[in-house]
Amino acid sequence: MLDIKFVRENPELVKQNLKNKFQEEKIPLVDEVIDLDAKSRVAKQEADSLRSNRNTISKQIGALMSQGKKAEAEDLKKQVSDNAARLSELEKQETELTEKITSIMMTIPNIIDPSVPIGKDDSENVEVTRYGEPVVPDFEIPYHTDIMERFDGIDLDAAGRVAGNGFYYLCGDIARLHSAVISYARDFMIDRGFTYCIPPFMIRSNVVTGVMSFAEMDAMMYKIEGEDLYLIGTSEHSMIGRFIDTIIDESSLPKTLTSYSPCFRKEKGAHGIEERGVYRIHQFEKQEMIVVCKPEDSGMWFDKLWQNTVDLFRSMDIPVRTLECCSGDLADLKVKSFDVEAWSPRQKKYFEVGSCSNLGDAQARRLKIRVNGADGKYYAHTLNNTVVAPPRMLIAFLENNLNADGSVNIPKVLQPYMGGKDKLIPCK
RNA sequence: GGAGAGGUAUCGAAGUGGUCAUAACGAGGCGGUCUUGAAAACCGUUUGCCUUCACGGGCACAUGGGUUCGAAUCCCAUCCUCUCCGCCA
Repeated sequence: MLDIKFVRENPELVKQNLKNKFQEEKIPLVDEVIDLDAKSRVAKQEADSLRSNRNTISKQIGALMSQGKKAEAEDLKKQVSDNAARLSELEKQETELTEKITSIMMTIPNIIDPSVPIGKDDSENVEVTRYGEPVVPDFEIPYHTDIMERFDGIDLDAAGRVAGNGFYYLCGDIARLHSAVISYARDFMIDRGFTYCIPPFMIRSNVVTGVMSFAEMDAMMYKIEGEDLYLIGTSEHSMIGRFIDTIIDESSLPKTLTSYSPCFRKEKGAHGIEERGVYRIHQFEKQEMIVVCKPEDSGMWFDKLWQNTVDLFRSMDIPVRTLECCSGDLADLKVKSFDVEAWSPRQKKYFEVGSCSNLGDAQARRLKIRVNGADGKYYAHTLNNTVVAPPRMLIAFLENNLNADGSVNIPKVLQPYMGGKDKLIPCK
């Protein structure tokens, strides 16, 4: 969400940003919201002066009453009543205008970083850098669920009966591997100076609307029936929400946190053939990292964050690449975003395993996360990035560490979390 | 889930319809006096948001409504905290 003052002063820039994001249909909203804002300020000024008048007279009434001058007091009461109708009309206008302005402002996207490539949709995202050699072995790599089944590691049939499509049972070594990856990722981030945190897995609606746009909310969030609670889609939601309505002392920045949570997503929309198995699911677990920092530092933190994910995957011998989201694929709140993609030797292409985003001050403005600095108060910048989301990462892990004999190598860094094993042997 | 108490600034806390709500009183923070330095003492200062070129004005006492000329104060609803009981990993 932008500052209305910024929109007022830079309408052409806001419109150009909409063009860059291929949201031309929202361009008229810019002039509309500026007009509503002007009307709102006029109404506010008149209402304020009426309120000022009322306050003054009410004080006089108080003084007269205490002196016992009832008749004079009654006269003054009439004066206030005369203005009451106009004031209540203005107050109604103020409320309506404010609501309209807010609802429009919530749909106007954040200004993207100048470095973001212009493109219509995800097909125009831009590869940035590859890390590691994308190897294609000389034996066939099975579909990930088939690999898991050789270890008796997955039961999708039962999950379907119990919870429906989009859920899974992970079992045995595969489940252990899942937990090992989470534990390793947690320690990996702690070693890099991040503070580990386990947040609430449900959040209130005001936090939901603070951390994401309405479009995302509708497509992602599960609501608890009869309560003002939503299951989190990622721990970013409750981790950023943690700072709602706070004024942070500048000296305590940056906040660098890593959090664990299960994540729940409706995943409205198309499910392709490559999204079977544990690729796109309603429930998964994720280790996340978030940063709250000064505006001038967010660019630097952005680069540090995605680098962490690259390093983590490389430490498990999985080739990855970074992919920059183009303007049209960038969510409305985001200033800049990189996906980290892992190599799939089966598909012979990279696929998304993490997403790193700089939100600028958009979440901070919605949630009122401010910083008390030497030169006054300002909104913080917020960033988030996936450390690792094991169900999906297991696809990359199994495909890249599979041997011709069906066994799976455990990289050195994971062995302490797997009971010292250096290899998993299939039972089928 | 039941019963009770409570929610006022950085913290503690007073105020129970107007005339001490920017908010008493105490503590903390900041600046100063004193001191070789520190402590103590003393003096001053210390909420946020909106609006205005400015002067100024408005709003906020958990949140949202209501009553009133006027609400921290009275009424209704909701949220949260604490204590006790119940239930529970």
